[in-house]
Amino acid sequence: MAIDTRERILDVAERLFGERGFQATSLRDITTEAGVNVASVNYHFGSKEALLAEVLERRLEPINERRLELLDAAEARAGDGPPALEAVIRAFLSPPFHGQRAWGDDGQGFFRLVGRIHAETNEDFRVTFVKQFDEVFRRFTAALHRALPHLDDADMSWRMLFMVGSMAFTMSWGPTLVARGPAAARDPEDVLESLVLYAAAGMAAPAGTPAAVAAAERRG
Amino acid sequence: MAIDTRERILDVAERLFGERGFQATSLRDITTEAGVNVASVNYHFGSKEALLAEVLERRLEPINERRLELLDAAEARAGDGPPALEAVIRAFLSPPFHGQRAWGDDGQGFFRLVGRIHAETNEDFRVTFVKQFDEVFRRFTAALHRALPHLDDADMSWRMLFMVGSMAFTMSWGPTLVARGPAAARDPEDVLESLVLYAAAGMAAPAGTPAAVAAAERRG
DNA sequence: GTATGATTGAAACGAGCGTTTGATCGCGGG
DNA sequence: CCCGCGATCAAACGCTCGTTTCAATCATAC
Repeated sequence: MAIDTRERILDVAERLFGERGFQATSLRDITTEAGVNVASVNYHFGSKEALLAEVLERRLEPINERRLELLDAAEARAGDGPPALEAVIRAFLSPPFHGQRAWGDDGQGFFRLVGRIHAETNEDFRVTFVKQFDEVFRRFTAALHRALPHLDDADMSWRMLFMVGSMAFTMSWGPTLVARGPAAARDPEDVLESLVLYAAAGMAAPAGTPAAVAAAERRG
Repeated sequence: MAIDTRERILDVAERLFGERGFQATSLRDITTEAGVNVASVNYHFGSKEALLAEVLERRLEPINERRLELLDAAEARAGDGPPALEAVIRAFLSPPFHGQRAWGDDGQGFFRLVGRIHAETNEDFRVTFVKQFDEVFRRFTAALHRALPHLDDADMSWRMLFMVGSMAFTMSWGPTLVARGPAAARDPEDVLESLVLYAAAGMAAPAGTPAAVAAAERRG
């Protein structure tokens, strides 16, 4: 056995980290299920944290590349004008949903892991993790600013956070929702479409004014 | 010292669970910082998990009560007609933002914890956690169905997931975003207003048709 | 066929975990 | 005054964790 130990470890780690979380998954869980020795993780990856980093990077890198490709295409189609809002949002949201059956019996490991990892707060790890998105965030922020000139920097930052939140949450809870509520069962492609429509409408909403805040419902 | 050991433990646990996560926080971290004995956690709460449950319940109960109050008010204002979409959404989103300075130097512990707990997947704990929201979900689902009759059950389930995702993510990452990017610094009240506008627009977006999915951009 | 360097294996390490124990403390009621 | 009991304490329990060690094994090139 042990055709490719590294790959076997990565596959099992991806699934178990996704199912149980990083902290709750022990190296022994992983190596037992992969049929390899405990020591091989430290031999091949150096540490548990480094294993997680590689699990993430293996999937995230092609996803972020694809995001930038799709954004390039959307901007090219727009010529000198601002890119189409929905196209920009679709460029950002669709890559994680593609290239895998997002929630079949397989392939949901990474999906859930990404959703979950967004909520990890080991501050050091957050920094490492966010670095992977530096260029993606810069490019998409700029594109969205051009598509939505009525939003200032603060509005844009928060709305992007809202959008990423919807996406991450869908990744993390989608499989659970699908498994439990037959009413919600849907092809991942349909869910992506729903999410794009939702995010595009939210992004395009009029900017809230400080005055609107004062008028807002207050406790009591 | 030790005026009220239970309360001291709850306060410190709330903050540390929020800052570091449940698994990454040891009981010794909590009891040391609270100036109490390690054994007192098991004496007063029974277990670490039970402590977490009580930390959550202490804050969640009044929040969910308030949500229902505000929903009642919104429905009363609407008489026999469908309630106002924005009022329903505000009824759901505003209670977690109120009653505390959501991200000052204090009070952000629970805020971050709730955001983070949404991503915990100990399946047993998820079940316990979701139970707290049973009535809230039922009531808001019904109200939103009346406000948005063009959405079917599946659409509604997913869009509510998107909305909760934005909220949870904002709770989890908001403090980080505010701390790092001065451009994004905002009063929590402003952020709530942004989130309400975003979610209302997203919720009100036209329903996606299966045909639209087929037309959607495909990989390649 | 043997030397060599990469990989695997069984076992142990030290540390930290949640939890339990049993003695001790403090204090209000008899 | 002391009894009884809830609360606190230091200490230890058993266990699991990530990591390390070092010998055994393998594949390959000479």
